[in-house]
Amino acid sequence: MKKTVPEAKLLVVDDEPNIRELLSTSLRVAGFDVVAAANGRDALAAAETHNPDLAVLDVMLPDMDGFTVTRRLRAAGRHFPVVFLTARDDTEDKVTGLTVGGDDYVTKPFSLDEVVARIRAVLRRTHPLEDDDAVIRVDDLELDDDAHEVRRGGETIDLSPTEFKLLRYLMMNPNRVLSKAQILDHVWEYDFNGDASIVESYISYLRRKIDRSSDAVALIQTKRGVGYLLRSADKR
Amino acid sequence: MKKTVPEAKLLVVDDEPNIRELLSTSLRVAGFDVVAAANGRDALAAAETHNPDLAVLDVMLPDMDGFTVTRRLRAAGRHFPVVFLTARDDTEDKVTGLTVGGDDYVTKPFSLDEVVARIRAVLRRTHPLEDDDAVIRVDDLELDDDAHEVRRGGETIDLSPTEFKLLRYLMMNPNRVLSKAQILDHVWEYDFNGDASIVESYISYLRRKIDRSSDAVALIQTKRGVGYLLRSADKR
DNA sequence: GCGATCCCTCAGCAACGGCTCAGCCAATTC
DNA sequence: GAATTGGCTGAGCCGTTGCTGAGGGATCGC
Repeated sequence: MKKTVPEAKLLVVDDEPNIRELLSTSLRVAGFDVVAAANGRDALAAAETHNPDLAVLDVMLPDMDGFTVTRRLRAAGRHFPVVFLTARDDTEDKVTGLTVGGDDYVTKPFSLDEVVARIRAVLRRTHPLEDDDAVIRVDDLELDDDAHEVRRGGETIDLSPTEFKLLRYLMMNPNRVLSKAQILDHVWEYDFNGDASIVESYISYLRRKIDRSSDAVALIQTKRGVGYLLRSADKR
Repeated sequence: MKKTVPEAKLLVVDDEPNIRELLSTSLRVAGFDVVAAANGRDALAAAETHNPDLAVLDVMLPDMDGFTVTRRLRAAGRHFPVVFLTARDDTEDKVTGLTVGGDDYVTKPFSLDEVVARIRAVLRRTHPLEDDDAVIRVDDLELDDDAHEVRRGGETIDLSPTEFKLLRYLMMNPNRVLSKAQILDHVWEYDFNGDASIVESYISYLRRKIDRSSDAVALIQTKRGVGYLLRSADKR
């Protein structure tokens, strides 16, 4: 898995232990330095102590809501960006205005890969110094996370949101077999409870769009009984 | 047998004494430092005392399930990865979340060689410092565990899952005779109860694919009445 | 509010892989 | 050199896996 350079420090705030752990662990593996808090008070304290580069903040916390936390942070002179976690059915107006600063939001239940991508995007915008590019390349395949666009050999390819996420996950892990369970865990929302065969369907869609259009080599390979693999000619 | 460098400490947790012993012994032979526990409570205590690098954890334990154990561990600030053991048919592909973070899972009944390989893979991912490569080499034969791919003299060779596991076992033990019983014990699932002649079949398949395609030296040799041996020219 | 898109499920089909068996060949023993 | 044992391999059966097209239901955008 591609690591973030340089290591950024994140503050994760959510009162549900499961979500908090899920996020913390995934973000650590993604290369971030993670500090976690379970409520607004602890979050404010942790922000003082650790001075993170970004916070992932649930809007619904037991003691105060995420907006209040943000306001208090800003008042204390902390201007790092925030990625809010909101329930899907939150009213529109509650969510609007969230993205004004460098901020962004992700709705629960989210896909792990998606959260990581969003955090990277926000960091990229606020710390443009890094040579961390928004474009992932594997052979003649390009995926531009900012423009949400995919090209193969210069030719733009139209993907649905899920197809895009799946391809991004594959491209982040070239030349490595990914099992259907693994793909499900990273690409689909964490509460999805259909079965893994949906991955087959989406692999099929992707192939049709990126491996069939050009008469180039097939990039997506099936490892029967094991998983799928995105082939890259140049060895890393 | 190739040793793990440096020696990693593992915590093995399973309530069935047979499985626990089987795993502990094999992992010790594979070069790991092993501590075992029979239930969640003991596992938590052992984690405190021994601070392992990884845990092998049955999801079905008498006192609490594997997820609870994991959550409690993480809450206590222990962030080592976990390889879960799950039953094959308890709605297998409905169970998700086992592969997030650096974690992975193996279904029961498993093959010993497979478990060891998975553990190594997880450790490799979480401790990338080690120069422990995912590629095993014997002469001009290469086996890439991450890509699940085999090459001889640069030429990619397609193997079925069982063929792959068999070859990996042979390649992990070059220049050493392995009896059919030994191979059966390591490569096949522990509840397999056909007879050892199946090994002959698979050796035959492997020869056809790796020793016949090129006109190079035959790597797989038969020691009549004893077993098989994968021969390597360069002694290391 | 309507159409288009997208997500997901399902079922049919084809290909593959796991395993067994039988017949043959090779090595070994007497 | 005959008999015996051990190993090799082709054939075949059968369950499993993966691919794909079709369709239903939900959602999004206009």
